[in-house]
Amino acid sequence: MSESTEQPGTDEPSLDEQIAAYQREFRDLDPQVEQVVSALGRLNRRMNVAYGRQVAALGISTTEWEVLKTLVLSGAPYRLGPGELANRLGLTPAAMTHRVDRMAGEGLVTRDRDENNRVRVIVELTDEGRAKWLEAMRMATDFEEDLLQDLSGDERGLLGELLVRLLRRVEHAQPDAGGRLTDLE
Amino acid sequence: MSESTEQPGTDEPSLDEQIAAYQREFRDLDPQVEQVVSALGRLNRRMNVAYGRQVAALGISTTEWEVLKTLVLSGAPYRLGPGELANRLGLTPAAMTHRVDRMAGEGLVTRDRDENNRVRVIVELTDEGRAKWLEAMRMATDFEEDLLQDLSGDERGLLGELLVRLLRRVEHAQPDAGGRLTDLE
DNA sequence: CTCGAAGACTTTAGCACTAAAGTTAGAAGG
DNA sequence: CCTTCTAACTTTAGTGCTAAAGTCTTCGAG
Repeated sequence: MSESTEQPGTDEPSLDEQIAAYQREFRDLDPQVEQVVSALGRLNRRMNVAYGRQVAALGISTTEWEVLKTLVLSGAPYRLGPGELANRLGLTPAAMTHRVDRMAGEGLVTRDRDENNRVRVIVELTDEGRAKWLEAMRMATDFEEDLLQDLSGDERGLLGELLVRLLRRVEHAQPDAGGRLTDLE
Repeated sequence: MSESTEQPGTDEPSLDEQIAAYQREFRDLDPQVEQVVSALGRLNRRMNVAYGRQVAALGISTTEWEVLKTLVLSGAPYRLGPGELANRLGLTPAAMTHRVDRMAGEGLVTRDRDENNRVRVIVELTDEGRAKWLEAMRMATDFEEDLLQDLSGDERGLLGELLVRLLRRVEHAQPDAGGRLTDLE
């Protein structure tokens, strides 16, 4: 039925089944902790698949969408070097060279040498790139709104707050030799 | 200082800065929704980096760890075909061929033809593979316990419940032509 | 002024993945 | 039986990534 966008493998057991199986195989598992962690991971995977499908409808890939987002977030005049882009996206500069090549070919960005310092390269968002970003942003926010539809305003706030607390713990703490998190503040 | 495990690029703006920047560029953004979504994504990325570092200390990669987990979750006698493994992990069978090759070479699994149906291949966890899984599982649960350390039991339960509700929405709903989520129940 | 060193990007080699074509065993029909 | 179909895995071609080596500009010291 023209379902060419068929997603491979979501043939995994339900979350409850998975947690039950873990408990059988690993006695000292805290099911509450496992529920949080597994739900986080799964939710994220599903969301990324959904984003991918949506931006594909606009003719761009998720990787291209990430570059557009990063340029827009940098604010006007929407210019960054490949190295800076790579850092913000958690990639190596080498990967950026090829992404920018392709995106420049598609007219989403321009790629020029900095006239003041000819070692540097400047990647700049084009009007077309900005328009694509806006379309993708509209789709994404609609999707996110749908996703949170069942939660009340209070619940959304609470969820956001709890997640931010976890994020702080993982960002402001540094894993020591054994990989444990230690308090810094 | 032997920090060869240096993680590339976490040079991104703080969550609050990022949300503020989005609001400047996109008027009708709900900051509450954006906080939940962005925190989710970031948290997940950081956690995956942490898992990767930890299992690397055991001499296995995250991809190998995922295979071990899937086999253990399938329950005794810890056997699955490459195709089934691929489905559960969301990969193509082709990718599984190579992973299983490598893991068999490392003694984590065995790979044999099914005698009853010689088209099928059976990947089975070895004792060594199971021991690796157990070590990795101990590290992972310690890490997860640390991560949730600042949350009370009630907060953990609440967070889990909220995440499960989101997950249900994304799993039980089917995106329609426009990618919107629609109710099924 | 010239040389050496540093910085910012690009290129190369190698790996893991996908899509699509290829292989082989088992099942079904004549 | 023999052919054809189907299922399950493997192989091939091509993409996108990393790590490491290479190139080119700029800066600083003698």
